[in-house]
Amino acid sequence: MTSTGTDTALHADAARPSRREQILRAAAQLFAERGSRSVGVDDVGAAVGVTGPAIYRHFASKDAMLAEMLLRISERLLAGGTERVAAAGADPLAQLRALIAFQVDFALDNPALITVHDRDLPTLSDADAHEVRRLQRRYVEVWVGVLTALHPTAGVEACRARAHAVFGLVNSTPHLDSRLPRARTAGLLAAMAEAAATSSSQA
Amino acid sequence: MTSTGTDTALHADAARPSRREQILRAAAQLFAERGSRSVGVDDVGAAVGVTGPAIYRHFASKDAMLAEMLLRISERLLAGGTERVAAAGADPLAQLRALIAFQVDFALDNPALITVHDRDLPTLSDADAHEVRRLQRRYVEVWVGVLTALHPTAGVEACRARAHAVFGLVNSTPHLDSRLPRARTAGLLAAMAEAAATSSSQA
DNA sequence: CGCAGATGTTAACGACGGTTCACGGCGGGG
DNA sequence: CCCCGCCGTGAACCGTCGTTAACATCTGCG
Repeated sequence: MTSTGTDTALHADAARPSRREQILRAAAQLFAERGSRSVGVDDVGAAVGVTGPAIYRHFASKDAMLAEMLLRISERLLAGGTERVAAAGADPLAQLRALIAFQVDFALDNPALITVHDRDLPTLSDADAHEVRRLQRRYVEVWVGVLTALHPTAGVEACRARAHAVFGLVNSTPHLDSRLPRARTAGLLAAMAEAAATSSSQA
Repeated sequence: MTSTGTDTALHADAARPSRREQILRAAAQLFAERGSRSVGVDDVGAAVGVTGPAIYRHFASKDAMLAEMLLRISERLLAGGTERVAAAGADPLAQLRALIAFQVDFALDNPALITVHDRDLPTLSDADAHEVRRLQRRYVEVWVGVLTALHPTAGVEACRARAHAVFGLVNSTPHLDSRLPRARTAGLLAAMAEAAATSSSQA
């Protein structure tokens, strides 16, 4: 919520909130709708009112744009998740609820980022893809830690699968026609996620 | 399970199981790994041991390949779902379990198809995309019908959201490192999906 | 035997799109 | 005032890739 919350990245220009951020936002929207490979540089430019090549005043390449986008998402998730768990005290169920609330909020606020996050990862360079996966893995492990506490008899692998399944559930937000009020959707997703995460280990 | 189960489609050549199917299978795998736009015709050809242009002896275009792939998936899901519900009798909970078992089996057997199914829909032609969405919608409505019976007080919109969330949960299979035995994963996903689908309506 | 059709191959075409280049306006500090 | 870094433009370059064309090969059948 603080003004420093926005500049997650390794880029020192906190004093350029405007054009660069504008481009990233517009690109995220377009990438989510049609896939990064189907969106031209000209399209992104047009979405912010400039021509295609103008993009290169702000980003080294189209790939660099995507890379920064995905890295930011992964960093925000990891940081937010870690923070929420720490703030939730020692009760595993409270920690789980905090994680779920966080992920639900993020997914409802940024459906486009959710979509791009797991659709366009393969198009990244090997180095960038590796870094994004590293961050994702660490975020997953935060969940696995909490889930392991809740399911002491279950193996780590089962908890990891559970975590991915809950992600899939919550990250279904891009598929929802948002005709019902946000609060209702949030409540529904949170309830379903908690039920899924705490369901008994055997069918 | 029967031999007729494979030819879901409107194509009369049931007598050509080999090369054409081979290409579709290989393409699905490649598309899932790297996205259809990032996969060249030459790549698909190489995957089945021929050169790129040879593809055009079997498909009118690369887009037609993708279209047929997505249409088949949607048709299989709709047909299978409808059939399972009909076979499950009148009990809504039994119907739900049948649907979940079906979706879990499909998602575990065809993770690549699951990935392509919701990632490459935007790259289809408008006409094909429309048809695929129409089939998807009908499949969703099968679920919505069952869920509405289970949650009589909840609105249709809420049930639709619930359906999408369950899809997201079950369709997380592409993200699972399959280190644990398939039966365990299937049981886990089914249990989570049922818990999520039947969770109380309010948080 | 030799035509026909199905299946492949290599070479070439043509379009699309990311990137670069050369240039122009705009604003602030010496 | 004038110079310079920032930001933008239009034109051109060039690699990639879907697609087509022209030319073999093999099989089966009359």
